[in-house]
Amino acid sequence: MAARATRSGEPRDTLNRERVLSAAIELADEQGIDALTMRKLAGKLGVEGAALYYHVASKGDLLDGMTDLVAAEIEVPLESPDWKDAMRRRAVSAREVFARHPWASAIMDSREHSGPAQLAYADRVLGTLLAAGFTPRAAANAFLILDTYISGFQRQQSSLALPEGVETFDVAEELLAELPPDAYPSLLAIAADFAVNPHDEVAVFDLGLDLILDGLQRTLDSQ
Amino acid sequence: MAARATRSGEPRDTLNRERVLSAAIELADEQGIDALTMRKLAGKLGVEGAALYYHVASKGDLLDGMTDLVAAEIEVPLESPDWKDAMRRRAVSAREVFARHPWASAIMDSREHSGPAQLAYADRVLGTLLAAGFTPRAAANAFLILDTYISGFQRQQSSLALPEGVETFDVAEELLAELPPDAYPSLLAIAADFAVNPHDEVAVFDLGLDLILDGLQRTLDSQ
DNA sequence: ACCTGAACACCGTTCAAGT
DNA sequence: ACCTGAACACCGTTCAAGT
Repeated sequence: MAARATRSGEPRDTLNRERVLSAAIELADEQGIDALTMRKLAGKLGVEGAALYYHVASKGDLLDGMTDLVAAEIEVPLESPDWKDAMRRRAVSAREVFARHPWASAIMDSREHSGPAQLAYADRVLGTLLAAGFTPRAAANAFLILDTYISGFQRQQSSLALPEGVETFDVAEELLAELPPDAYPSLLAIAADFAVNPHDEVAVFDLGLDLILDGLQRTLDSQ
Repeated sequence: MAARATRSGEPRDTLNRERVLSAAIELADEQGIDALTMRKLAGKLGVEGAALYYHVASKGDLLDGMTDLVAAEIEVPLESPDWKDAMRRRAVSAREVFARHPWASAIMDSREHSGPAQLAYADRVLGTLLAAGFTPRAAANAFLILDTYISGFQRQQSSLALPEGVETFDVAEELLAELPPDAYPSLLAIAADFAVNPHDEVAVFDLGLDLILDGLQRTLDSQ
């Protein structure tokens, strides 16, 4: 039966797990994962801190729920004969999702419990690889390589993210100013190159992605 | 001049940054990173919590110092004409170091400030790649792919680590018991395979590593 | 069933005070 | 110069009590 609805537009009635998780994701997106405390989250929901424990077992449970909701946003390819295209599409989707939720990849890596969406995601990716002819072991390894690249790329992106384009150079310059000059010549050379031709992060991502996919193709052919 | 030494073997005299960092690494290695609090660390050093702030600016500074010490343990290859061998050797060294300090890869990823050892490490890796003929951009991307694979592999390893061999299967079975059977057929197939032939983690690591190195070789050739 | 109020043990950090 | 003692603001979590 329908819960009593208030006259106002917002459904001010009662809390539930879903609303708690959504609010937590919003808070982490807007203010960063460190700003996500049980008390602040409760405040955002117009409730006292202890009330959250009625809908969530612990902060760990909250984090697990959040990451599983984020995982559900990733477009998982249907099993398709063209495994490369399927992997590329899901990698691109994952990159976009992680760009919307910059805290998510680090939290996913730190937590060990996977929710249903994460399991379904892994299952479909692995299914595509198995169907393409990868052995179980090769499929698992391919999944690991692709996934670590995707989330590693995201973390690198968000750690360099201050203004828009040239941060790498700025950071390097800052460090070099404090230290013996030409202590890190190669680092400086790379930074200089990035400063001159500001890099398109999406293009760089695709470059590495294709490298990995081609590598996987070769191990599949020689299997 | 030499500080007054006590008669006992242990240098019980005065604290310094190095001793604080070493003790912190030991504590994290033995009891996990969550057990590393300023008060517990102080207790281990026979001192009050507030005393640590004389040798370390903050807990963040402590973490930065710890990761830089760990980075210093990674064997960086001298610039060599055989870039593949150099990369393989440093990857293997990094895997061994991260196996000794399971908390380190996650902390390195979460912190943005790099210490001198981390900068030197990056500089030498990038120098090797540049010397081998990689463009600055290609070298940076190669570094990213290799590094995310190494630390991602480590994190996957330590999150599955309970007893010794068959944990993946156990975890999967546990989850499948709570859920509709055959909801995750591919996941189950992989878990079954891992259970039947318990995998040699080092061999699996090398497999992915060679895949990546071969992929890098190809981008270098077609450059 | 759902939430409040108050408490507990524990954080990181600061600061006056000691030696 | 180095450390202690005590405090501050803030955590996650529990639990009796309210409605």
